[in-house]
Amino acid sequence: MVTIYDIAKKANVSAMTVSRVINKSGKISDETKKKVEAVIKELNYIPNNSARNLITNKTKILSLMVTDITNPFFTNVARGAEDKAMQMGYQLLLCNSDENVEKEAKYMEMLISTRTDGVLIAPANDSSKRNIRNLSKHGIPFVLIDRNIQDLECDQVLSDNETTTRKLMEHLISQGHKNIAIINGPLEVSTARERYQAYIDTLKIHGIPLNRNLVMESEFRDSDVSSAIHHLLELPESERPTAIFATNNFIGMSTMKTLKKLKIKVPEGIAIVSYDGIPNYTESESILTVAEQPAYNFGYLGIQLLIERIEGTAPEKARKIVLPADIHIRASSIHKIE
Amino acid sequence: MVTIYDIAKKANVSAMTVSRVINKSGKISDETKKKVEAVIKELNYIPNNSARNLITNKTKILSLMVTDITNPFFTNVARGAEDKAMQMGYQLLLCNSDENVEKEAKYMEMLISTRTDGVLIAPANDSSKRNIRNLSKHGIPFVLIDRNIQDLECDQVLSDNETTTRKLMEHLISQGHKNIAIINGPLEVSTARERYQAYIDTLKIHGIPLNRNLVMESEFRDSDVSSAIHHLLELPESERPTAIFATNNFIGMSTMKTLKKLKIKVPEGIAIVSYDGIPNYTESESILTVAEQPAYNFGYLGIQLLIERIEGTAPEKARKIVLPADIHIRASSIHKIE
DNA sequence: CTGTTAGCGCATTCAA
DNA sequence: TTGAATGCGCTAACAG
Repeated sequence: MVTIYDIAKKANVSAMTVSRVINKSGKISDETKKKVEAVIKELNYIPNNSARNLITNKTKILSLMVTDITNPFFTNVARGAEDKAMQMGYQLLLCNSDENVEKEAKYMEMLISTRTDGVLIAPANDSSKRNIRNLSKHGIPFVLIDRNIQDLECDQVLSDNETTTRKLMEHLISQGHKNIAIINGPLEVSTARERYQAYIDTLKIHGIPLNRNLVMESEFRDSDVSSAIHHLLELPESERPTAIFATNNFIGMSTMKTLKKLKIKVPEGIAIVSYDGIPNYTESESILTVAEQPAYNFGYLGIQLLIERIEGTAPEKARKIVLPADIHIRASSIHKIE
Repeated sequence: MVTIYDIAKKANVSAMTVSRVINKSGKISDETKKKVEAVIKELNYIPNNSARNLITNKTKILSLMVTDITNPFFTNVARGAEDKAMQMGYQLLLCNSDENVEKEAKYMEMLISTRTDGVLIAPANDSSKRNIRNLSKHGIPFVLIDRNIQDLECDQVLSDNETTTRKLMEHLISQGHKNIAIINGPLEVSTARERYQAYIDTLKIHGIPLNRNLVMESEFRDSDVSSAIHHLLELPESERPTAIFATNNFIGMSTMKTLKKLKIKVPEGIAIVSYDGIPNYTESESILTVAEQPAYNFGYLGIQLLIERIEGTAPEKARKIVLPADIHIRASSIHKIE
């Protein structure tokens, strides 16, 4: 392995001078600088970050913890995160928690061991708090995206769940729906709680009584909503939902699939609105009404806040960015009923 | 920061003993082992990998270089890679080259600096060879996925482009198509070359003369195929394509969009078959006939080969895994013509 | 502007 | 079974 000493010897300078040239620190004469740079190129020298980290306590490695990169929402988060990280000279480690706090904990240990400079986290659920505290205990900054955690004061990039949910619900209500079911993720996830609360609030505002039979809980990942839907369909005629509000993309997709299997027409039989976009690859295909969140910006801005925190350019007070979603009304919900 | 010396002092042993407990190396009495482990837990000690790397020359960090993580194909590659890496105790760095050799080169430098243990690469194109040689020069093992590089002997996980292309083409031919256009990626990418060659060969086998006017080149990313399609539509009636073979997902999607904009019916006006699946999220939506590659396995197996190479359990000879694709015949190509 | 010394946290080597 | 000395490659602090 080529080291700064090899460079130093060949260039007839000290190792320190080589170090200074590499880091552009201190004053170096143009002459020696050029000489050193020539040797570096000649020997194809690339600094060893491990050695550097040991002294500087900086790895220039950031980490992204998502629940599942194959969720298109998180795919775009990752892309935004990576772009900003690269732009700022950082690399990005990818972690999938699978909504599992234990797996998340294991990752956190590895990240701490790696001495990552900071972590952008979409926490599995409220119990992730312990894992995050562990990070903090080791002096590693973090920023939350998508999901917040109760009683945890920190930088966050979140979605405006209240407004967005209200818009989706009011769209359904404007179509004449009164029996609107919600198929939600687990309530220990903040986004599930907020969307549920906004669901309740919107019904109330519009004088529609809340029917607990229409409130279903599923998973945000590996969601199989068929039992929930069977349950809904077995309700007496007067309670049976004419519309379903799915609180994330996987739930929305699973709902579409299940209704198709049951040969229930969308939107005539049951209308659907869903949170999150699924990529509208070919335009001709999408029929699902969705609230599309600016996923790329979650990652991009999240990394920006994180780097500001790491490099000490952030204000001491925690910052909270709340982003709006784009509502795309499509065929799955366009059908007026009495 | 807590170090092994802090642990050693508190446990009344030497630092070396602590190191041995952590690494499960050498013989340690049960008693001291328990004592040390208790102190480690108490002080919440986590080893510093930078220090460890400096000695062992192992980072337990693997890297994945793809052209764009938002391409669903690579999203699944990443997921497979991450799963296998995690299972084997490695972390995964994510890099997007954007099909750009210079950006790829910059990443390579960072990866070398980080002393990644190995890299799983979908190279931008044949010119990536220089970047890969740079890796090798620094003793970093690598495995190619999806795309190979001419005259580069190394472990690879590739797709059976010949068989798959032939199946797609013969499906079109069986529907009566003779004027079949191909919209391809740049020929400096191996997959583009192989799919083109198989396109030519299949035509030949079936006695259909190759018409150069039906051969279009676009991009695998940011593909705007509208000019290509306009060109195809301006051909005289006798040459005008009745079917299009798109050689990757982005090209396939762009083709669908463009035809829709031009109000050309698929498959009646023009039939389409495409390489790569686009995730069939809601089942009801997909109409595109595709050859779906086992993306997850590209990542999973690629990392497996890579780790075997790193840990010295691989045979010296380069290995080449060729995976088949699943053909999904859908509406976009089901329409017999004269 | 340049060099010397020291030490980051840990594992390898050798000795006990 | 345990410990002491040494050095991985680099930079911070100081000296010149």
